[in-house]
Order: sequence, then C-alpha cells, then structure tokens
Amino acid sequence: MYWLLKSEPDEFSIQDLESKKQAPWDGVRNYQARNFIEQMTPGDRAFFYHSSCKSIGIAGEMEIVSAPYPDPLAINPKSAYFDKKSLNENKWLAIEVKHIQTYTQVLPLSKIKKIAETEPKMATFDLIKKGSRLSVMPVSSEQWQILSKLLS
DNA sequence: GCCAACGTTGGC
DNA sequence: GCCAACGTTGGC
Repeated sequence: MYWLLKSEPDEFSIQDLESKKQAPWDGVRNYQARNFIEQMTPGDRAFFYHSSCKSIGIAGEMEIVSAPYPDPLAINPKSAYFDKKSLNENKWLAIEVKHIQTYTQVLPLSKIKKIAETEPKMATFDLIKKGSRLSVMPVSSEQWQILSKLLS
C-alpha cells in the first residue's frame, strides 16, 4: 500500500531521515491516523510531507520497514508524546521507516491542488480536502503514480 | 500571528 | 448521548 506521512520539518525533516537512513515514526496521537498505521506492512511506500513550514508539500519518499508496534513514547513520562492513559494499555502505534529519496524540489501543496482540479482521481485525496488535519493517510496507487510522475 | 476546521473532554 | 468549551492542526 501507499501512504502519506506529515511532519513539521522543524521537528523532523526528510533531511533528518536521510542522514539517519532509518528512524521510528512515532508520536502519532490521533485515532484515525493510528488506525491507518495499524494497516501498514513492511515494503509499503510513503511520501514524506512537510507541513507548517515555508515550503509546504511532498519532500521525499520512504519505505515502511517494520510492522506496527506499541509507541514507546506513549508510556515514557519524559516524552512530549507521553499519554498517561496509555500506561495500563498502550493504544498508540509506531512504525520504522527507511529513507528512499529526497526530492530535489518539494512538490508544493498548491500544485497538488491544481492537479486535482483537472484530475478526478485526485479529488478523493484526503490531503486536499478542506480542513483535513490527518497526519497519516492512504494514497491510492493511481494517486501515487500521478504524483510520482511529477517528482524525480 | 491569525483563524477555520477538526478532535477531545467533561458537565449535564 | 448531547453539546459547549477548549485544545490542536496547519494553511495562509
């Protein structure tokens, strides 16, 4: 399957992932996003999306390299992502991701929205739906292909 | 920094 | 179970 994962580059960027090669994708604290993580399997591909920054858009590509596992940050009192309600039963999930590619240029959100105006297969993309704040979302294979073509 | 849209919480 | 209040996300 294909996915899109959002991160604020100030916190964690595609460049950070590139230098680390591999890293956990953790700290997701939204049920809908969690439920998507639950469906991930090793070998899945994902776009790395930069949000809340100067250059908003798809910045690179990565691969899911682990099965979902309980997010250790949720039960770590020192973590900013600590959730004391998870101490009894950790309900949050993380996965391990591997860097595949950093695009030479970020594919801007504005361009993705433009494409959606003429490409009906893009209309269902959660990313461009008004008010969508989902940080983990599926990408259909058609959508993946359309977007990949615009990247290098 | 603003604010619209959404999710969560908690009183009733 | 409703819904107001609050907190958060994220584009602009």
